[in-house]
Amino acid sequence: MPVRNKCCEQWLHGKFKGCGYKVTTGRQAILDILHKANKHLSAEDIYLKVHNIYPAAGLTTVYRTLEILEKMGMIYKFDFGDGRARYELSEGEKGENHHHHLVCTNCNQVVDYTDFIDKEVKLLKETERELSKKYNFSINNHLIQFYGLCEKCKSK
Amino acid sequence: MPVRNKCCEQWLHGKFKGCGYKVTTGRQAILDILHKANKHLSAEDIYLKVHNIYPAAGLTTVYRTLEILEKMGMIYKFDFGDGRARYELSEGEKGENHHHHLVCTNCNQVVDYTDFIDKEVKLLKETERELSKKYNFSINNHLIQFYGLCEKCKSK
DNA sequence: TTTGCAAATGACAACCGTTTTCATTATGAA
DNA sequence: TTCATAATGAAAACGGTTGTCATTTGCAAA
Repeated sequence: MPVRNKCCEQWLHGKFKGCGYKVTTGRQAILDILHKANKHLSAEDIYLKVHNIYPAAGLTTVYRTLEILEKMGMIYKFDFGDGRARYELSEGEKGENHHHHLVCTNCNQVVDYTDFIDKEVKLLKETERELSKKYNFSINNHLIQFYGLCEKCKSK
Repeated sequence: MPVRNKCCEQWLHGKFKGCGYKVTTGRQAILDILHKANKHLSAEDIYLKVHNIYPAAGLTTVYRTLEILEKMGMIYKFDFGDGRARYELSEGEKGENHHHHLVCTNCNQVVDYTDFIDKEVKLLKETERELSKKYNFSINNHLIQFYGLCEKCKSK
């Protein structure tokens, strides 16, 4: 029964209730995994890990939970080109942990980088403002990825 | 028998031969479609259009051709989040036609924008240089997409 | 032009990540 | 504790994409 601490659980209940969802053992376990993970996990990655600490959980529930977490804005879903979606916790209130991706097109390794983010984000905000005016979009997210070959794959 | 002009065909033969591929009617038809298309086509979109001008072509061939065109760097493959890949011709030698995407997360409409590209690309080049040094990647592409709600979906 | 052979093709099946279905179980408000 | 309702697991269905294999085609060499 993987529950971290009361404070967090309270907060979770509030957040979930606000969106019309219930807090269940499975959902807590999945959030737990995502908090601990330092990589970009696929649904199956998560399923296998959840299964360790809470064997009753099924793959379907993992998919369903990821879907509502994304809808709630608590996680982001990425496509790195290997045919399965990857998930990671979204950054906190103040945008801490915000990063972009560097993807190896050969081995699919993904590097999170935060370097140069400030300059990038500044320009992005500006672009965002101009684009939303010109095209009448309300923009609420962006995706930046660089593609190339990592050190290993380069030397082959 | 969809062949545009001799010059182009010559050039194609050279390009394909250089990569060890043959120029076939189906491949020419698919390139034709991509040239004429002003939208981001899915494999099935292309299949249906090719089927009109060259009914012998099958969906498998479309996928195989798209695969080699991507490998040759002649087209880019995108994921806009609707469960199927989208394809478009890559920009020319001098980067003309380079653009980024504005994606509606509700109706999946995609707007290509070239506004502000210059400033963006300048910063990107710089970032690219620094990232490749720091992480030992050889970077050869980037993806920038903004997500939000288009005019129609916003007002609902 | 003809020939020969490797590459390309189409029909169809297989694949595999994801979603749906449905009967059962768990949550949380009363 | 009770109860309506949301959440769940197992299994089947789904759908975009890839693999298989017998046949056809492109094209270089004769």
